[in-house]
Amino acid sequence: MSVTIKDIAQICKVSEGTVDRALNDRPGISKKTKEYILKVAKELNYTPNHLARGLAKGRSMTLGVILFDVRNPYFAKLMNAIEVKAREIGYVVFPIFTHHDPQNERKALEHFKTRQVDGIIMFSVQSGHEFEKELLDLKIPIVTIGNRISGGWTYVGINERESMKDAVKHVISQGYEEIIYICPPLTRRGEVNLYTLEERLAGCREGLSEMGKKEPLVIMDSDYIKAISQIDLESQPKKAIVCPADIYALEVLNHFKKNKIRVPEQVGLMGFDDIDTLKYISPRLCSVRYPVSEIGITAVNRLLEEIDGNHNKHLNVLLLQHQIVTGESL
Amino acid sequence: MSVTIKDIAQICKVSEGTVDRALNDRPGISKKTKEYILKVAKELNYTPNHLARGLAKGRSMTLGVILFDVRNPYFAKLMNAIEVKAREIGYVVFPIFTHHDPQNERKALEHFKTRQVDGIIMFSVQSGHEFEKELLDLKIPIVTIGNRISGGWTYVGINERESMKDAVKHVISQGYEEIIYICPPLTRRGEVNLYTLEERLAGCREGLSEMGKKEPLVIMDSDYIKAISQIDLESQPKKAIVCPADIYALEVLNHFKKNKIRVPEQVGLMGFDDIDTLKYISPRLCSVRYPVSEIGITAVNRLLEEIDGNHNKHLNVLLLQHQIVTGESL
DNA sequence: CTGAAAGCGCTAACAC
DNA sequence: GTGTTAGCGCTTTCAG
Repeated sequence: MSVTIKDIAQICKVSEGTVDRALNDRPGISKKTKEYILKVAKELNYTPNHLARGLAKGRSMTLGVILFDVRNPYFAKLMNAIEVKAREIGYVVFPIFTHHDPQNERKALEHFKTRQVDGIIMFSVQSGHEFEKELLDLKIPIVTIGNRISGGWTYVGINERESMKDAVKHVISQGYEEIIYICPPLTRRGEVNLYTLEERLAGCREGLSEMGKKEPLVIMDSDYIKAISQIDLESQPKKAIVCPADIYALEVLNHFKKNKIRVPEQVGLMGFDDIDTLKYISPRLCSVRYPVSEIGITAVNRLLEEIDGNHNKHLNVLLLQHQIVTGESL
Repeated sequence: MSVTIKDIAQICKVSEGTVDRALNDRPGISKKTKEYILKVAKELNYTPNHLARGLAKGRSMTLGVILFDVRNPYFAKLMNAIEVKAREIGYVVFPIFTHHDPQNERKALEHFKTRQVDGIIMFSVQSGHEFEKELLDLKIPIVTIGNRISGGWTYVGINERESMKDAVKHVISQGYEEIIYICPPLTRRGEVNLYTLEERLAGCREGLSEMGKKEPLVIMDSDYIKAISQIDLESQPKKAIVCPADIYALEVLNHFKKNKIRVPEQVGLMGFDDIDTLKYISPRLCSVRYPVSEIGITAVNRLLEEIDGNHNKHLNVLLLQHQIVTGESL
């Protein structure tokens, strides 16, 4: 077995309490005995047992993280920022990837409960009253990112609606008159949490309305490529395709390339997220950039404040700035 | 506080031991009391405390995972596979991203030790005797992936040397006579674990030698783009650039696009890893594909066998198949 | 089949 | 300053 506090206590002929005081430099111990204990501890290659400590203190120094899928570069960036920041302040993270499955999310929360995590950062799949009750029952501080749940939980992100509104206005300012909006997940309305996507769609509508343009054509088919190919994109007035995520825009772009449809000459294209991959792709996609890593870091910082109970309860929506990235696709 | 076994015991008027028997369906309990206890437990919304259980059983049901950086799509895929597989069998993972920093790796191992992880999957930054001694001192089963350490630890991956040899032979078979090999991390020789990259380079050399071609020109500058731009790529004989990672090849491709150097007409290009991103990029990069997710899954499975002590000690190198992906860049 | 009690390694409150 | 002791919640062994 590993060497424990008790072992050290025996060797140093002091009590476990004294060893504890030395190891965690708590007051009430003479410099001499402290140094001696530390020396012996080092010699024995002592390492504390975090399970025992967590049990005794009621704090596991662990954060749960719920995300959709790290293979999505956006989530990878978030995951990286969260892990690095958390570790910087002595925490370690348990990530669980739900892959958009509510069942996975439920199990993840249960895992976190039994594992005694001190807090949770969650990009949630679910929403609704029942879900909120579940979350409350956990009695664990939760910070939400991306998909908002309700005013009951802190939300860190961007102003989704405004950012898409700005994006659409930018598209219009480039001379486009009609917008085709692609968002397949919307077919799961009522089934999963679509806060982010609904907000973006609303922003698109608002932007168009404010610019005096007609409603967007919204495509929610999972096979949106097929849906697009049935539209006469070159008919007047000038059309642009707007996607609330770069990954859809890239699929569309691939389709266009394959069919020799030139962007932006024949049709405009706008993405969202400004994922790092874009730098390798031409034409450079217009997109919306926002500080993903900062969202992760902010979420961790806020979660810690909530764990320690010293947070501002009235300020629980933390929004960061977005920015339109002009490219060659409009 | 949360409801505990003790609470249930009091309410059911039985001992804690009996409750434990019911909850973990251990033998030696009557059907009746068991059902009663389970009913009460459900009513009270009891959730076990994993810290306490881990402490008592000496098993945390947790795996440590050490990777370079999830923002690299290759690691993201690996991370995803590991997390999903681990959870499937009741484990949860602690990932730590080293960003190629030995210091981070050292701290990660310490974290894992104090956190009592049952096993570790590691893509290591370090190597050497001293490091091996450190690993042995941990007394925790470790499975290595990517960068091999030594015969002392299980290695899951591909035959790095053969795969690059095959890649190079493919390049030559396409009519190229000279190879420019790009591998910036090699400048850190002696400082970090470069097993994978050294093997690939050796494979490149072997392949060329077997095909009767001359040695490759190896570029290790961190600013390899500048180095390339100083080479006359179009001089005879026909040249191809080979990269042991797609991410370098993409940077090179970007440079070529910017400078109107056509691939493959003016120069050939070959990558490695076949990252998902490639599907969006033209020309389609030739690359080497291997089952990344399977590597993760295999590593988890093997690690579990090692934890349970029922593994084949004589078979500790697990190699999966690679495959050349032909594209438009040669 | 059930209960009692010791122990996992560490913390914290209270004596001395 | 230092020692003692009672937990934290769960498992496990030994009686009965």
